[in-house]
Amino acid sequence: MVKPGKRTSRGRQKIEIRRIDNKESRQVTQCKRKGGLLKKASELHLLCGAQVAIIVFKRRDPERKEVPVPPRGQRDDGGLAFAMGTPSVDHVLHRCGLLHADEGLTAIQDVGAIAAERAVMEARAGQTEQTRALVEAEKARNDAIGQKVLQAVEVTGRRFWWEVDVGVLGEAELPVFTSQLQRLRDSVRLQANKSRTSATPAGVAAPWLPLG
Amino acid sequence: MVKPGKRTSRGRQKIEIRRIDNKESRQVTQCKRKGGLLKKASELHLLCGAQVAIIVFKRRDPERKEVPVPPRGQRDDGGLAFAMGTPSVDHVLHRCGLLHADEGLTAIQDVGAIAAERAVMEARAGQTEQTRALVEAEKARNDAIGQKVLQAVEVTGRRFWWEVDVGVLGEAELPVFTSQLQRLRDSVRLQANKSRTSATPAGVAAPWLPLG
DNA sequence: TAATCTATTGTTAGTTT
DNA sequence: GAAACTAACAATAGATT
Repeated sequence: MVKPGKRTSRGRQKIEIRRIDNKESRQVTQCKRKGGLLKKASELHLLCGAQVAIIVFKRRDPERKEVPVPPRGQRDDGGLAFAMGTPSVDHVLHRCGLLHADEGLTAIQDVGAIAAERAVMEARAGQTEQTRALVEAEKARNDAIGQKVLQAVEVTGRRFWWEVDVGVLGEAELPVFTSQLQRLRDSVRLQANKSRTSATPAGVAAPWLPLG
Repeated sequence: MVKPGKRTSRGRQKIEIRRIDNKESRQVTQCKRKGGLLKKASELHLLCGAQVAIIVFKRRDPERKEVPVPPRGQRDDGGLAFAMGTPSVDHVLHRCGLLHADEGLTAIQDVGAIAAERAVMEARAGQTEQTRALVEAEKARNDAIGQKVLQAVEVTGRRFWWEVDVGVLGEAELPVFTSQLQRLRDSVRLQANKSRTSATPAGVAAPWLPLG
């Protein structure tokens, strides 16, 4: 309950750009601004066609000991790292020369890209009766994709961006390109829970396009 | 000359988030928004302590053939790629497991970090008479660092982020962490050309701190 | 704890210099 | 063609639910 005439909010306040002391506020701000950063990157990609990759590592608590870099081939604990890319992180890294064809990622990358393209097409076509069937078809295909990825990781014994993306999916405000593979599995259920007026929110790059 | 009473500018207009057709506008927007994106990343780092890495690849003209991934160990043509990181791109990548100690980058990384720290300290201390001498000392040291980097690249035959950063230095609106090594070489001349009221612009993360 | 609200700051599209 | 300008849009700090 708010008194009449009393402002319900002071609105946005000017802040100094330096470490936020309060832990909770810092976490909230990090969450908000991380989302904003990804949105901006998404817009840069859509407006100008630039390929963008972003990685965010939350800093661990100063009280705790610094956790060493996880060994190769081992999955991250999740939630501490976040990565996104347009059209995929791999794509950008590949162009930079950090990933090479002989590392065995090309095939996976291609399959993932196709899956994402299809998902985008479906969303653009609107939420029709057909969509549900298409999503189901994708689901089956993505299971196969997942198998291939796991195989590749096992073969190379190396942790790829692709895997990192999937690992942090649950914490991401904007879904990551590669995480669509997981999202697709749940999209049918999600559609039942929540109805949207627009199938394609304006200003979100295709790789992150929500499917629900 | 503007007529009295006539608005000198329509101000910001609402736009749809989709590819900008006009090539010039697209380029301008890319430049502006890339700067904005880096600033946001910088703020996220400073406010929340998160480690952030961003890579932006401009898309080549559709008319041209797609240029293949440059061979290993070869420098990019420059200006097409842009990378930044807090406290360094390497640092973030290392935590993600993409760079390993056995790849021989650790030593270089450390030296670069020390150089950047010193540069920041100098800037924070203000533009004193001492600064000039310090910058000169850094210059000599950075030449040595450059040698080490070149050696490492030659040994591994691989192109590192560090090298990419330096390669795109000339086009970056906000200086990249590693590019400070090059900037330091020119800082003495720059200081003579331009005087600044504040040595440390508020809201810019240390890794990009202008030295002039 | 997380989602919503809103006044205000911060970013930027289009214009001008 | 870059840099400065400015009005309008977009993001968000703090409060509230």
